[in-house]
Amino acid sequence: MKDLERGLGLHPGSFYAAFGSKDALYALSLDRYVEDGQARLDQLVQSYGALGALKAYLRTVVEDSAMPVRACMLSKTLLELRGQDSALAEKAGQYMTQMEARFASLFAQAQFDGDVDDSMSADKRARRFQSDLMGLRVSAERGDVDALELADEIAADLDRTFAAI
Amino acid sequence: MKDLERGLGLHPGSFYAAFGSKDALYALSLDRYVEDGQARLDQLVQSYGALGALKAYLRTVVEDSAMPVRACMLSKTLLELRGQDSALAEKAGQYMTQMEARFASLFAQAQFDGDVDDSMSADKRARRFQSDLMGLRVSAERGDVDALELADEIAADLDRTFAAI
DNA sequence: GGGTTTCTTGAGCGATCATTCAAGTATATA
DNA sequence: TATATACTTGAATGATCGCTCAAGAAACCC
Repeated sequence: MKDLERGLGLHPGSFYAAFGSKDALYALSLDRYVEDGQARLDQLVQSYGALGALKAYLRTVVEDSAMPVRACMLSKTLLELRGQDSALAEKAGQYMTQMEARFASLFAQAQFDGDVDDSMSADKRARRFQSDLMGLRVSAERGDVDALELADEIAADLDRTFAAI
Repeated sequence: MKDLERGLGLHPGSFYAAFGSKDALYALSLDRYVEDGQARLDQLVQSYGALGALKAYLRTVVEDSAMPVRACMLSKTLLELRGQDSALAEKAGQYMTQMEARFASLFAQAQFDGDVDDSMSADKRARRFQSDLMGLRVSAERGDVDALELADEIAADLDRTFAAI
């Protein structure tokens, strides 16, 4: 709270007048976080198409220097608050499901584009992609791991899945 | 603390006499956590060999019902305490590096066994394996993901990497 | 300029945090 | 049994948590 008040230039009273509670601001941040991610992904789709965007997205997640923290805010929220029947944890979980659905539709498009084969459903690919993404983001928090290289390896696998069959 | 005291049957004074501090007990738990994981892995190596153990380990991580939490204690510690110059965060990071080294030696053995090719170094495979493992463990915390199936898919990729080249 | 409404301020609230320690109880030694 | 040693107890500590609200300042309207 001290940090937030200093960062926002808001004294306690103004903070609560503006946001209502600490959790309410956190919920807004969660919204913003997801919006930003979606927007970044949308832009990549414009530039590189479905599969290209998914591959590029892995890199942006790691190299975006504007983000002070590389780990996923959704998973951090989920891991922290899970099992205390927290509304924030539930919201984070819903957003993760939503992101996964977005990935799935991109994989479906990639299949349509002929960039990915039909040996695995788009839903399964999306689930795996998100899992890999979470792993990547955790790894990016470690000091002794080259996360960019890891991102490229995961991206390469998206192509290889096609070539292997 | 309340929960710990109740769980251990120790009043504050006894708790501090026994452990010194909350962080000290946490450090001990971190030690135990890693020991258990190593022991489980060692046993799997006895039964299934190097590559077989790595594949089976993915499953144990998800299905071990004795563990109340599926997410990795090391990564949770790292994500929570990183950037506050916490001794616990550093310890968690060191343990992750240690685990990765263990995985690397198993991949090297798998290469020797002919279960895995030389197209990628054992170190790189280990790094990727740990990243996937972290992702798996986060995914296992979600309610709407079949983590066992995900574990099997990751395990299948360990074989496929070989077949693809 | 007087009066009303809105915004800002920060001292302070109760709750809870990790932790301490003097007093009490049990155990071991002589 | 008397005495010394070790363990247990829980009330109390200061710090910090998220949060409130009465009082003051600014902005607005007529």
